[in-house]
Amino acid sequence: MDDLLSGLRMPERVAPGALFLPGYAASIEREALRGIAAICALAPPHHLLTPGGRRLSVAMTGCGAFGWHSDRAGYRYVSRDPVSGRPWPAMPRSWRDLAREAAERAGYPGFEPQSCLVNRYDTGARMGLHRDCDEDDLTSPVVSVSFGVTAAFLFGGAERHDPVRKLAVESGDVLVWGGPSRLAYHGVAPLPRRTHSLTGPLRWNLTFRRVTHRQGP
DNA sequence: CAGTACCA
DNA sequence: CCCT
Repeated sequence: MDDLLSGLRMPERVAPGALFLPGYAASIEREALRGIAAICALAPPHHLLTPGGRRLSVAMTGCGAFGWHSDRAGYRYVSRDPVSGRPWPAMPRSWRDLAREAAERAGYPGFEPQSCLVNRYDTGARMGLHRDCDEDDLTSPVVSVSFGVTAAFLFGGAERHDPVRKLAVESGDVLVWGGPSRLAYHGVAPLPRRTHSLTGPLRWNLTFRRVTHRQGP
C-alpha cells in the first residue's frame, strides 16, 4: 500500500539521458555513512562562498583527486583542500565502484570519477537551480547519491525556465544524468525538518564527476 | 540564490 | 543575459 502512496520506487527515466535508481545504494548505506564521517574528520564540511560573497546553505567537503571549491575568485575544482592545504581524502573504492555501476546501468559504461563532492544538508538547506558546467569532461555523467532525510530533488531541462520535475530522493537513492541531460538544470528544495534513524536531521549527498578528460591526472 | 555579467 |  505504501507503494501506491509514495510511488512505485522503480528505476525511471526522468529525462533523456537521466535515470533515477531508487535504493541503488541502500546496501552500502551504513558503510557510506562511516566513510562520510571519516572524510569529514580529515576535511570538515564548511559553507563555501559564491563569487558574489554569499554563503551557501549546504556545507561541503569532498574526496578524490579533485574537490569543488568556490570563493570570491570563482568556481573551480582544486586538487587540495584550501582549508588544510592537504590533498583531499581518498575516494573509497566501494563508492567509486557504486558510481561506476550506476553510471553503467544508466548507459554510461566506463565511468571513472575523479571527484566526489560530499554535501551536508541541515534542516532548511537547499541548492538553487543550477547546472554542472565547470568540468572539462562533459561526456561523463554526474552520479548523485542520497543518504539520510528524504529531500525533493528538482530536475529541469537545458533552459532555466524549462519545466522542473520533483523527485523524492530517499536514503540510498541514486540519480544519474549525462548525454543529452548532462547540462540539465537541477537543484534541491529546502530540506524539511525530519529525522532519519542513521543521520538524525541531516541529509548527505555524494556527487561523483569526472573533471578532466581521460589523459588528465 | 552554483552563469559573475551585455557599457545599454 | 538568466534575476537567485
